[in-house]
Amino acid sequence: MDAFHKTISNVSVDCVIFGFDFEKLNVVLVEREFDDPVTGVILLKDFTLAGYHIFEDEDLDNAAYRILKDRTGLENIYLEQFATFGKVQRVAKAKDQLWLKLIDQGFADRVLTVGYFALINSTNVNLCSEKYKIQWVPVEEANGMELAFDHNEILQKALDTLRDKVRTEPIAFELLPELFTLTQLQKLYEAITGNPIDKRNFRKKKLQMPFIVPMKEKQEGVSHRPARLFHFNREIFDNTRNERFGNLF
Amino acid sequence: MDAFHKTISNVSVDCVIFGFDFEKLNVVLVEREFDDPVTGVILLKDFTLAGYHIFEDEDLDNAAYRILKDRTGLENIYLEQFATFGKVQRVAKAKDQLWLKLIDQGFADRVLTVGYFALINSTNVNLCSEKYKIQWVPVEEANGMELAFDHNEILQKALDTLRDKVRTEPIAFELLPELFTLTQLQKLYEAITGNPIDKRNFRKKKLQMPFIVPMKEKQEGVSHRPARLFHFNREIFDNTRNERFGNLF
DNA sequence: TCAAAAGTGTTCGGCGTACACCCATGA
DNA sequence: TCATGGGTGTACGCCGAACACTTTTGA
Repeated sequence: MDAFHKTISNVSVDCVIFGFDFEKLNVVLVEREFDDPVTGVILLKDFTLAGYHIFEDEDLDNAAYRILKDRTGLENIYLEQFATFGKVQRVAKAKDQLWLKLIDQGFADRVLTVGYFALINSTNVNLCSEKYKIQWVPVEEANGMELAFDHNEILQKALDTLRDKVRTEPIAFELLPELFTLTQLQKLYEAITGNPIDKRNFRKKKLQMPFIVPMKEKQEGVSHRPARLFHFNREIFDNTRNERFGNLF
Repeated sequence: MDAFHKTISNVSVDCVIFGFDFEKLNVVLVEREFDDPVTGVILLKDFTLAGYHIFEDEDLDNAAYRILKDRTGLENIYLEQFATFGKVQRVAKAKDQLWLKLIDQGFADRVLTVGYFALINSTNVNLCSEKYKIQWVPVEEANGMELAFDHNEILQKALDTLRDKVRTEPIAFELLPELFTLTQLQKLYEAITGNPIDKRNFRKKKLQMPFIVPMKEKQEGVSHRPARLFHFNREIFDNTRNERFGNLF
């Protein structure tokens, strides 16, 4: 992967990269395919999360940032560790063993992986990579696929963590552009939690929050009444943290 | 440590073992001491969390259970992974390097550790161990000590996680005996959160919770009016989970 | 003028909070 | 009889929940 760094063979990082397209929550999956070099027959084809082994001289968090940048080209995005997966048999399925043998990169038979989730404020990111076939997949759909290794379990845990955390920490804004409408924010909370929210109550509550700042700008290019745009002011949020209790939505 | 298992040199588990003595929250610390074999001078003396390297043929969670049992003799106690610590320099302090050299067990220079916290329902556990000098230390006190490696950071993170989790999950009961008084439960919540709670409101709310079941028994051996004892019924808790919102206290 | 989403207020019930005194027991 | 913690009720304010119609814009 990188000629100047030695990888650690038994520890990896997997990033669950979430994005929101104003409709539903999506996750980045990487295609894993191996064809028979002679016959061209597909020996293996499925999907994995964005992961790789860590380097000997790199902090764990930095490994996650590196992988994220390597796959999406993005830097400075929200990233948080949520769990570590260490069952002895977690890479022991037949197809996973086959894969490890095929790529032949000297990884250990037993690998622990540390899960991180990332929140990206656009699904318009250019996911083309020379090395990887990457795509956005609706989370619901990804849950129905049989992913590589224990990546279904990792995805589920990431989702659970996101759902929990979004109640008390202002991380939802990481999934939206700088300026957003209240309806977009509402749709986002609905997509994450899976529950509908009453529009009037939602707006009433948001408008009372001093860190959700109304802008002069309005939506453009829509074929209906354009909505007012809002901005999340982190400074105000941090300064009023102690006055707040309860949920953020 | 165990002649029949090979350890993994670059991955360990550290357990933050919490206990409650009806007054304050305590944590198990293990003394780390090394004297000069010739002069008897103390070269190093401080404290660590309960940790050890994982075995090659053991699931990560099982490593935590093993360490817990090895140090306290207890099984079937509440244990939960909360974070993984993977900075390159996390074992690089001079005294830690000295220690690693002195014990000479072939551990790697760079070790990742997975943090677990355990909740024990009594501080009367026999902490005597042939191998280790172990003791309960008030959490507040432990925070003021300079622990080994990055164990202060690990302890802090464990505390933060406990404080968070105790609001929504019924884990507080893991720190109390089978039968407990409401005052004990209140003191526990106060010890964990650091905030005082109004007695009447607390009781009113608890008595409404169907899974906090009043028993016939009363406290014995106290020199004042004996309190009624209660019991946490997990089955009722699980069955009514969906009807509940808000905090557990 | 139509379609599509934006935007807006009131009522009600329940929950959290504040607060002070009598009770039961063992010493 | 005294000391110690056990045990109890009310009033008020706020917040969350339910609920339907008008407005603005582009097509």
